[in-house]
Order: sequence, then structure tokens, then C-alpha cells
Amino acid sequence: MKMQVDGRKARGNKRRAEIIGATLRVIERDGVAGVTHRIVAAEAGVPTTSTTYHFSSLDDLLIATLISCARDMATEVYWMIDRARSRGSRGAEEVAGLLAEALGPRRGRTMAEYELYLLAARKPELRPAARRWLDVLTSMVRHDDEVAFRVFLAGIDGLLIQGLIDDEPPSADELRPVVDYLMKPR
Amino acid sequence: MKMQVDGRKARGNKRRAEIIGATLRVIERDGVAGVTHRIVAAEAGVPTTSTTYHFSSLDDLLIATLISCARDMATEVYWMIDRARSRGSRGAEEVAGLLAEALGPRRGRTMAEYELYLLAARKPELRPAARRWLDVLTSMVRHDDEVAFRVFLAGIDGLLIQGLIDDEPPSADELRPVVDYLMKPR
DNA sequence: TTTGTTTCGGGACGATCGTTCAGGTAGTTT
DNA sequence: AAACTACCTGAACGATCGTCCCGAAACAAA
Repeated sequence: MKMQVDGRKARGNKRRAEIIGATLRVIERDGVAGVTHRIVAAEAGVPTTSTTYHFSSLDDLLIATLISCARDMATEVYWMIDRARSRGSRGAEEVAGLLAEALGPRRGRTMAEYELYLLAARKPELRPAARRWLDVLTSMVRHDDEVAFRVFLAGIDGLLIQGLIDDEPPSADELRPVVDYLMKPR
Repeated sequence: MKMQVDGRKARGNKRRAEIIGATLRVIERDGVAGVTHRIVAAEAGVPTTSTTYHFSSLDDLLIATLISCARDMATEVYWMIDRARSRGSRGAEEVAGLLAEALGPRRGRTMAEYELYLLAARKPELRPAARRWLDVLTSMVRHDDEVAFRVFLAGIDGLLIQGLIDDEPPSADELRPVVDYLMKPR
């Protein structure tokens, strides 16, 4: 196994990461529709040709962004569960809080994630990445009841996407009874 | 109240409807990103200037399309429930079948609906239209348990959006146990 | 018929788009 | 040192974009 020693490649990877970050910010602000080479380059503070050099096409850029975004989300979910577990949390309380956060302060990010989600519906090569956070969850929690777990996952997605078209984001207090019902064993 | 008698306006309304229909087909095929005046006009078989004449901007066109789409969906849901009710259906069976249909033969339409849904997340003026089918459902079914009903609606949305990124659409048989669990009173 | 209103559509304008190219720079290898 | 590789970037090309203009056509009211 060879380590990264080439300074040129190191810079290249760094810039790639910066461009991906800029792309995500553009999607949060203007949606996938607002992603162009020039806009992303301006957001990243690099010349336009830099984005076309590192990503062979706009599609490649979006794909790389989705994959990066999905990876971040997966590790976030991982640590979130880990943290909740070590605290012996009941679960519903935590989940309601996270949903409220996703629909409030992190609303732009949540919209971006679902736009990339829908992009995966049209581009099969994106689907493994889009499913990753589901997989992480699936692999981490026990499934004594698989059906109940699928219902839970679907419910989370539904609450998020419906919360996005509310005139004002629902609070954790409003979400708690719904999440509680969703997680209650029966 | 004056009835529609002016032949010119009648033609105009007809063409407007054709353009909206063409827009929906374009969204089903290429996504919201594929909607341009020229493409929609070509799909509708009208000159490019016709779409700009009847809709003051591209946004207006998308808004009108979403509203039309939401209205269609609402009346569909209405009659679907009506039909199921007159048959004394159990419900879960019907719902699983509808989901399978939405993710199979009508997959393009379902994608279009969710893309317009997400558009509503960014454009507040679209939200009432996007919420309409939820409202129709809410007004038609008894809610002895409001929380359970919200969970049901969220679950449906979640199953749909997750089904869109499956490599192959889930069958009604696969969906049935999940829907059954979702609708089971507890 | 005359006058007014509404729809129709060809053509064009400036802006922005994705992408390419060629020359230049920095870092690595021999 | 020279040769090689990888990254950088200004300039430009052709295509497509949203939108506007303006005269023609269809229809209604007078």
C-alpha cells in the first residue's frame, strides 16, 4: 500500500473536496437546478476551468457530491446512534429532536439531500450511495421485527419530506408524539 | 356569472391545458431540470412563443403544472377512497396495490410528483397545492386517532420515496405486510 | 363594416450554458 | 540537468437558454 506523497495529487484532492463542498452549498441555496460550472467555481473561489478539469462533466460533479454527502450522513447517523446508545437514551426523544433540527436550522441541507435522493431515482449508479444511510441504520439496530423497522424508516422519511413543505418547521414537541407512536412496539 | 362563450378564450384555455400536459410529460421523462420553453413547446407541438404567451415565465409554467398535478391527484385519491369504501375494502390491500402501481407502471409520474413536491419546499406559494392531496385524505377519513393518521401519511410518503431508489420496484406482495403494520391500530 | 380584443407565431437579442484547447506552472522521477 | 507528470487557467466556441417584439390572424362587439 502506497501512501499519498505526491504534493500535486494532494493539492488536487484538496481542491476536489473544496469544489464538492461548494457544490453542496450551492444546492442548499439554489437547488440542484442552480448547479453550473461557473456558479460552483465562483462559490469555491476557483476558476471555471478548475471544475471541468477535476470532474469530467456536470453529472460527475453531482454524482461525487451525492456520494460525499451520503458518506457524511452515514457517519453522522453512526455516531448519533452510538452517542444515544451510550447515554441509554429512550430513542424517540432523540429522534424528534433530530427531525426538528433537520427541518429547522439544517433545512437547506435536508432539502439538498432529498434533491440528490430524487436524482438517484433517475440515475441508477447513484442508488447505492443514496441507500447508504439506510444501510447504516439497518446494520446498527437489532431487528427483532423487520417490518416495524421498515415502517420506522419510511416514517422518518415521510415526516421529513412533509415537514419541508410546512409553512414553518415543526418543533420537536410537535413531532414527539408522532415519533413516539412510530417507535412504539406493538 | 358569465359562462365561457368567447371562442378565442376557449382555444387559449385549451392550449394552456395542452402545454401543462406536455410539461408534465417532460418532467416525467427528463425531470424538472429538463423543462425549458422550447422543449415543452416541442412536446406540445406548438411554437415556442406560445408557452411564453400563456405563461408569463418558466416559474409560472411550473407552478401551473404543479397545481394541475395536485388537483388531479386529489380527485384520484378521492375516487379511490370512495371506490374502496363502497366495496367495504379492508384498506391495506388496496393501499399496497396502489403503492406498487405508483412505483411500477406509474413510476415516472411518481417521480414527477415528488420533484414538484420538493419545488414546493423552495417556493412557498406552491405549498398549498402540494399539501392538497394530504388535505383531501385528512378530510375524508375519520380521525379517531390523529397521531396514527399522521404516521400513516408519513409512512406512505416514505415508502414511495424509498421505493423510487430501489433497483427494481417492490411488488404489492412485498409492500403488503409493511402497509398492514402501518395501518394496524394499536 | 368598423373597431377592439385575444391568440398566434416567426424572428431575434443578449445572456449563460457545458465544454474544449493550448500554453503555463509546480512537483516528481531519472 | 532533463524528461515527465499532474495541476492550473484565460480565452473562446457553438449551443441553448428565457424572453421580447411586432405583425398577422381569428374572433367578438359596435
